[in-house]
Amino acid sequence: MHTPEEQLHILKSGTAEIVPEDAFVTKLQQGRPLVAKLGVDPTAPDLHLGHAVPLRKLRQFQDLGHKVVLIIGDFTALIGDPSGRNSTRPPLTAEEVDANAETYVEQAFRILDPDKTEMRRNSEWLAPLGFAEILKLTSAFTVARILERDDFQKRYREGVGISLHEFLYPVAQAYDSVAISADVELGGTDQLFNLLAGRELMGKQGMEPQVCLTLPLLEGTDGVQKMSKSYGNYVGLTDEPADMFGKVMSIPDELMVKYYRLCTALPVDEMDTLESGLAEGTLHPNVTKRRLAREIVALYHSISSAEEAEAAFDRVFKEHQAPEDIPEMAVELGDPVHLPALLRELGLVASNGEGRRMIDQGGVKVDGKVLEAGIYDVAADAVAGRVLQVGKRRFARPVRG
RNA sequence: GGGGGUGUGCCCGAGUGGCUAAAGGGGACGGGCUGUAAACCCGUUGGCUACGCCUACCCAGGUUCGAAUCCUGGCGCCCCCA
Repeated sequence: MHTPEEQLHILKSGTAEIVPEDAFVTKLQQGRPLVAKLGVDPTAPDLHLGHAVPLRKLRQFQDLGHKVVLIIGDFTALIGDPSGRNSTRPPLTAEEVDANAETYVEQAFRILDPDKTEMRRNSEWLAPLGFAEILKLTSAFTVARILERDDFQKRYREGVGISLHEFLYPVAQAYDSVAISADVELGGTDQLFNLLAGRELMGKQGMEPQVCLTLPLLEGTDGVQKMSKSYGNYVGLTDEPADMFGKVMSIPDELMVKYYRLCTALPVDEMDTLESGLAEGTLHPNVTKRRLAREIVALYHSISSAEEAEAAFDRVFKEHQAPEDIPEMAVELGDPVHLPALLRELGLVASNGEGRRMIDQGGVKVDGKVLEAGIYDVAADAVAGRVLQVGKRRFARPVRG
């Protein structure tokens, strides 16, 4: 059993903020299992490392004997979190929500302990609310207070429309906390407002208010924007090992420490050592990033597949050789073969035009030999059964079919 | 209810009758270099078996030798006043 102090040390690591921290300590000192809440959006079925950040933290709560309540925001999805983006998000059907929720849970349980996780849908308590009850809830908040929220403030200032119902998003989320008597709610730093709304509402209803625990937002592989599917900068939890390894290797060096802290399960003091080693130059960035990539792949696949992924990576990017297992694809080969069309058919380029450009830019190789610019038609024998490569990462082997 | 504004390529954003497949930036992709799909530098970025042809600037018509640019009617988004 960990003392409250030890628990705080573990749970605090990697967090952006705990509001208020002394209340959190008090709760831990009560010695009872706390209810840790995380609300999830059932609109994006594919989880990535960014989603995994709060899930990892929840796992720590579970390992310390606390209880996790995962709330599927099937009802709040009707509003859509008013981030300003995706404002025209179409409402999901019940079936879509179901399907998304299912895949979400399946992926989340790669991290969470299913036995210590309670799943709830907020339609359970939000759908039956009547207008009178909603009025009562909304009266707990003032417009000025709601407008403090960054998104709203920004949109209001810039003249981007805000629909009235969007004001209800934080209210609904706050009510979730009331419904399950949350002790702690987790979320990204961008969620602080919503988390605080829950805290306030609980207080106004005479409950012991929840503590808000925020986690830093994880930048995606581009190193700039927050990881998200729509930016195409994400590392999916279900990505293939080789892909996952490569994507992690493509993050900027400066982001390594953050990834270590938020995406791996290494002990905290070990991460401290890594950080100082990098800062002092005693650790080579490339070696350190390789380890990071291995740790992450091993977490979602296995140690052996992480090692295989690294070997495959070296083969392609360090030794500039073709990977060992290139899929053979049966295609019809005329004679001569029009290369741009073939590359497109193999899925190596998006259009014939792009195929031409790639050839002209020296980006296409057959069995490792760069093709000459301006020549688009070759004998069928020159490509049949051979390795076609576009750029560094795209390979295919066409065979007569 | 009244007045005004705006809608451009993956995204942002110039362009107000021809020289515009459409400036600039971002992203993406290719090449070089390297320690990696880091960083940095250079280049490419509508389609088409292609010195040409086709399709494109919200949609549908119209004016004109010629329109992303002008007119008419729709649709969407935004602001102000009430």
